[in-house]
Amino acid sequence: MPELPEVETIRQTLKQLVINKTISYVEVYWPNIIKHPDVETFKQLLENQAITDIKRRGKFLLFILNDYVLVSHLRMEGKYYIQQQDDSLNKHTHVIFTFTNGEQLRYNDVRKFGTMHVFKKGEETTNKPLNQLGPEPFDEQFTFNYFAQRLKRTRRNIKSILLDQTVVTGLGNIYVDETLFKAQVHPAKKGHSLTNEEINAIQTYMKETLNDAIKQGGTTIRSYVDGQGEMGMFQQDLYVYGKEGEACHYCGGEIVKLRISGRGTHVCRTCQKE
DNA sequence: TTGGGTGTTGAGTA
DNA sequence: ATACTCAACACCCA
Repeated sequence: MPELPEVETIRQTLKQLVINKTISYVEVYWPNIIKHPDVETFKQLLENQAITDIKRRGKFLLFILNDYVLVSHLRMEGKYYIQQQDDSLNKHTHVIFTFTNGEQLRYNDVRKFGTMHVFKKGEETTNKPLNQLGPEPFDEQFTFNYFAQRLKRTRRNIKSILLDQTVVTGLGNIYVDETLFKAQVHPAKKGHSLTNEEINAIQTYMKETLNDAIKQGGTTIRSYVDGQGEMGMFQQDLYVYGKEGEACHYCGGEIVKLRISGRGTHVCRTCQKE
């Protein structure tokens, strides 16, 4: 489900609902979600910890606690809800954080792909999974020179490069297709074949697209909702993702769906020359 | 009814 | 390095 704009929206909305609340205990119904440390330690470390902030790194949510950081990845369909202790349980709720005031932060995940790690504060940045991530799209470190260097030394196609979180972190299938369409670059083009103009366009439209999507509260394709259960509105602004068979906004040609690097990929063949 | 596809990412293999 | 397949899992739809 969630790429950078959706995770950022969840961060902003959920933060209001959990800030300064203290966890009294944690229940885990699907242990595979807990990747570090072991489940019992995980539960124990979080007891009596207050949530002081929620941050984001790429597609990860970081719940900042007094002494620890909970690193949470939603993968395809992870969602957080605030509910009351006596609210009925959903069958896809796998982790419950009960606060001292009786409210609960519930983690729902139909496909159970999501992950959670807990680290001592400060150690999260030097361990997997966060230590593998490349720069944020809006980082100063994400310069033209850095990006061009990463692209020009590889024969991989630009679609898979943009999905590679070690190059730049936060893009998934939707925003890669949207970015490449606006930049008018075909997703099958090899990194080393891109011109400076194309690289600059990709970088510029990547940031513009992500920014616009954050302003709209993210994209709701299937089931995405923010921390307060509200849908995002960016799907109204999609140009190619899920638009196969429709007319291209620029040239009127037909949007087609291809398979590139194993992923469904949407392009206008006229605007994005291979 | 069934098989392929879905917004993610890691491991294993060649 | 990279490309490819599979795996985790549940649901939807043609």
